[in-house]
Amino acid sequence: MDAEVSIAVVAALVGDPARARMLTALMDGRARTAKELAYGAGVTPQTASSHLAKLLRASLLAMERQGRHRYFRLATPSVGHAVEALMAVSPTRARARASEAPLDGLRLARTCYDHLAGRLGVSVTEAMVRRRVLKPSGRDFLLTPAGTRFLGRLGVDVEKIRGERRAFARQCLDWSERRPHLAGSLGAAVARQCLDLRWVRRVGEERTLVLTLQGLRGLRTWFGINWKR
Amino acid sequence: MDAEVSIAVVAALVGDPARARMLTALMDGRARTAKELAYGAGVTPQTASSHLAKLLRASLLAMERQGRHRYFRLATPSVGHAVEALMAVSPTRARARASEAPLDGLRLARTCYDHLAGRLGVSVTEAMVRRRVLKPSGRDFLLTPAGTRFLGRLGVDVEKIRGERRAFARQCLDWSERRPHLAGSLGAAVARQCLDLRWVRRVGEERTLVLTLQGLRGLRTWFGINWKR
DNA sequence: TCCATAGTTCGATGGTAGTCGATCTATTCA
DNA sequence: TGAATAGATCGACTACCATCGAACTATGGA
Repeated sequence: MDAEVSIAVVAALVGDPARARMLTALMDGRARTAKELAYGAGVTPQTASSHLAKLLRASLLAMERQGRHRYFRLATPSVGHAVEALMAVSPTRARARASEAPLDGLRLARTCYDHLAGRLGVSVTEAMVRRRVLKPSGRDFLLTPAGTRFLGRLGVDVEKIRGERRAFARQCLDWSERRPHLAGSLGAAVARQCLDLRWVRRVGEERTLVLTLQGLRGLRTWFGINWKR
Repeated sequence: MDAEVSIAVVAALVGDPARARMLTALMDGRARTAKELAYGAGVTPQTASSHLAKLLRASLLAMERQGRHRYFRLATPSVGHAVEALMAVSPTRARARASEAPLDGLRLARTCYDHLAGRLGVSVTEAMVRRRVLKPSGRDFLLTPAGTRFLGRLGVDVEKIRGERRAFARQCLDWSERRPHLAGSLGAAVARQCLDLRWVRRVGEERTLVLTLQGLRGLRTWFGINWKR
């Protein structure tokens, strides 16, 4: 098969409405289960299963098993770029939505669900690993005793959020950074604290975050991060 | 129709092998006739006509009538970007070809058929218009008397190339720049002279050109162009 | 005026792929 | 161990669409 046709194969995959909806649903970098994607795309789980298998086989999506769930996410950043480039040549509404949330803003700092993602999320997570606050462990993070004290000084009540029913400190893979960031109830608490401390501020209705001046200082003194741009 | 589905419409258009071949054939920015595209794509003219009509209706292509010919080209740079982004997620060979001829190189300076295109072609053309060497006129350029003398000093024998059978000084629209550059026998002669004067050099087998040091000086003294990068 | 050529339109045909119901497997939880 | 849920597989149905032959329109040249 020659090069021209191989782009047609990929385009044809994106060219089905149900698959296009699944791909755009995954554009925020979060992983989702097959059922979520099925209902989001407006098709039955059987149909979705067939679509997801095709997207997997073409390496547009990546999949991770977790119990009886299967989590799907965009396989590489270039998949996201391709979807965006298609949005740019689509009529009116797709273009409008794409320009509302410019990629660079999204990529630098955004929330993913309720925790920090994008470059900021990854930076903070990696700083916590470097400073022995977190330790990667399987698909989770372990919070060290020193880490518990550290977060306590920052104003995060670790004992309280341990009591919550949801996963405590999950690794969440980032579409744009290809590196994991902190999710779960701990991730949400850290994000909440960053907002409360006025380190970051939400812009618009979107998931985009901007770093404040206090945030710049806070990241340096607490995490040793010298944020640029 | 919502945004997700509208990207599917575009992707489905690119998702047909014949149409994908037509689009990639147009990636160099040149306009081509329906027949050229038909045979290039390996389908009959009837089939190609149907494909081209669809691509036109979706504004992926633009068309210009010229006598009994119809010239098709990519409608906007973003169409080219979308095709490239799809190449980037396509298996092996498409990716290899895309990286062989990086977009930036192509965009800065390249030949289109036999004349200068890309940013260089547009810059030189616009400089000639600014200096009253050329005057836009319909789909052609007119060469002024002063322009004839100017090109003569540069070493282009205008009278001789006026004798050639092909169009003399055509405006050729550039995909990447969205602005016209000089084509036709005069455009070819100017490009030949730039190569003879060692202002530009071909790199590889591709249409990419690099500007030499002499070229940098030549552009400044002859055309008042301060080329950057 | 006539012929050659570029391109489109129409209609028939055939293949492909999305869809869902029914059924099956795997995992979790009580 | 059994019930519930996530998901995959299979098969049948349907609808769409790429393709090409034939016929048509339009432009250019002799």
